[in-house]
Parts: sequence; structure tokens; C-alpha cells
Amino acid sequence: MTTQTTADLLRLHKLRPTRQRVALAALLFDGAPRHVTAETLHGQVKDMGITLSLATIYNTLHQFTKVGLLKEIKGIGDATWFDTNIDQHHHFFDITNDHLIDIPASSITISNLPDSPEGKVIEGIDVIVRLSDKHYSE
Amino acid sequence: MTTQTTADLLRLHKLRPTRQRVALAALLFDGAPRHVTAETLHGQVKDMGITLSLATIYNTLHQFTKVGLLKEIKGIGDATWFDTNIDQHHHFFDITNDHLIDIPASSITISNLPDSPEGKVIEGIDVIVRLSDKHYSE
DNA sequence: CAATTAATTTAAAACCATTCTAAACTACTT
DNA sequence: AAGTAGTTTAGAATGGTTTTAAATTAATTG
Ligand SMILES: [Mn+2]
Ligand SMILES: [Mn+2]
Ligand SMILES: [Zn+2]
Ligand SMILES: [Zn+2]
Repeated sequence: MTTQTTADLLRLHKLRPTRQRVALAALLFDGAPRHVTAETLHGQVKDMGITLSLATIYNTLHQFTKVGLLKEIKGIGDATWFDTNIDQHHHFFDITNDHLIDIPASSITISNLPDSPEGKVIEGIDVIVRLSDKHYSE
Repeated sequence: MTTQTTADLLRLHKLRPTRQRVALAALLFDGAPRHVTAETLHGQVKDMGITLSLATIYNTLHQFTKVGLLKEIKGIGDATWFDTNIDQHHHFFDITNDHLIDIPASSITISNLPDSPEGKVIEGIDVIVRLSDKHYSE
């Protein structure tokens, strides 16, 4: 029987299971894939009746990222996103409602890429497929 | 014989050839492909001995984008980039020096993309290939 | 279980890219 | 030359994020 799973997860990553971190981890790592920004996550914990500062949200998201529990995604919309899917993958980004949907890395093939400049190596490849509403004219 | 080419280019796009716009257009549309941010461009005009406000740089970059002389690229580094290459294309982004290099759209093939959600249509696909320095260990 | 120590949280200020405001200026028209 | 509409600008404002330093809390030790 597993007790205190969330606290254990945190301790496993050398993070003290504070009230704030336990609340955020419980929310983030409930099994469903999640894409959050500091602001969306702040709103979600507030809805659960928990109050914690935005600074702590930022601290915690960065700490979770550092220990490999989250992946940081920059360049989508105006804010930085954090992703519970830490596998290499890509995204649909629905620009009408700022919603992200995962695309498995295996769904995308990149061929004929030019050679990298001398002395440079590919660090990663980010693909964002922007979605908008289909409009039915005529 | 073509005279006043830069001013003509601006008039062609219904933009008054002001001192500021002429200086920026001359710098940007000299034939070489350019990737600039408001700050890098501001630095470049300053180096030419021309003083103009950052607000004007922003205004002008957006105006040039609106008339199709530039393309806006968000999500690379912390700032918004503007690109004189207005064709659909992708980028290498060298994270060690914030440098962008074009990748022609024809160099990238995307296959097996999942279906777009109901009622949504693909607006565009952005591919960023992050580059870092090759490190020679052992 | 104190008491001590070290990590964490927080409000508030600072930061930085960008946008806004509204007053001064300039290009174009008449 | 005058009028007017478009443009530039300094400076204020904005919004996401980071920093600061003081208060709080978790872990450790006796
Ligand atoms: Mn892990
Ligand atoms: Mn054009
Ligand atoms: Zn994802
Ligand atoms: Zn480009």
C-alpha cells in the first residue's frame, strides 16, 4: 500500500514536501497530461481553495523542471508553459483559446535538413502546429 | 534609371518616406537576408550615427510587417524577431549567440501528423532547430 | 520534545520587452 | 504659405517573470 505518494515523489527528488509543493504536485501529477502556465496553475490552485503566492508557483515550476518532473516550453503564446509530458514531443497550439495538444515525436519526420554550421550540434527540434477555427464561407 | 529606391519602396506600400523609415528600410532591405529584433536594429542604426526612438523602431517593424515587407517570428529567445525573408520557411536557432539561420520550407517534410481537432484548421507550422556548440570530450 | 539550522515562502520591488499616451513635429495637399 | 493628417517621441504603463530580504516552516540534533 502506497501512502503519502505525493510527498514521497517530492522527497525522491530531494524536495521538501511543503504544503505548497504537495498541493502543486498533487494537482500536476494526477496522471492526466497537463500544460500549464504560472497563471493558469495559480488559478487552478485558487479554485481548490488553496492560496499560495505567484512567486512560489514560479519557484516550484522551475524546481520541478530542474529535477525532471516537468518540461519547460517557451515560445508559445506570451507566457512560459510547463508540460507534464517530459518525453520529446511536439504540439498543436490552438490560437483561439491558447490550448496545447501533444503530438508524439514519432508523428513527425524531418528530412533533408541542411547541415548544421561547423562546430554546432542539434540540441533539439521544436515543432508547433498552429490551429485556428475553420470558417465556413459560401 | 532608378532614383530614390528606398523612398519609392515605402510609397509603394503607402508609407510616407520619413527620415526614420527610409533609414530603417535602407538598412533592412539591402538584399541580404536579415533577422532583427527591435533592440538589435536599434543598435545597428545607432552605429550608423542615426538616432531614433525605440517606439519608432517598434512602430516601423510592425508597419513593415503589415504591408508584407517583413515577417514576424515569435517564440525565439526572449524577444520578437523580424525577418526579411517573407517566404514560408523554418530556422536554426543558435542558442549560444542568439543567431538565426534560414531553413527552406522544402527542406522539411512532416508526415503522419494527427488529425486536427474537429472544426480546427492548420494555420501554419513552425519548426525551430536549436543549435549549441559541439563539445569535444575525450 | 525543545532548540537550532537550513530551506522555503512571501509581499513587494525590480526587471525587461513591449505598448500606450498625448504632445511635438513633419510630410503631403491645397 | 496654411491646413491637416500622419508620424515621431519621451515617458508612463503593462504584463510576465525574477529578485530581495524578511517571516515562516521543515528537518535535524540533543
Ligand atoms: Mn524524475
Ligand atoms: Mn510587398
Ligand atoms: Zn506537451
Ligand atoms: Zn528567416
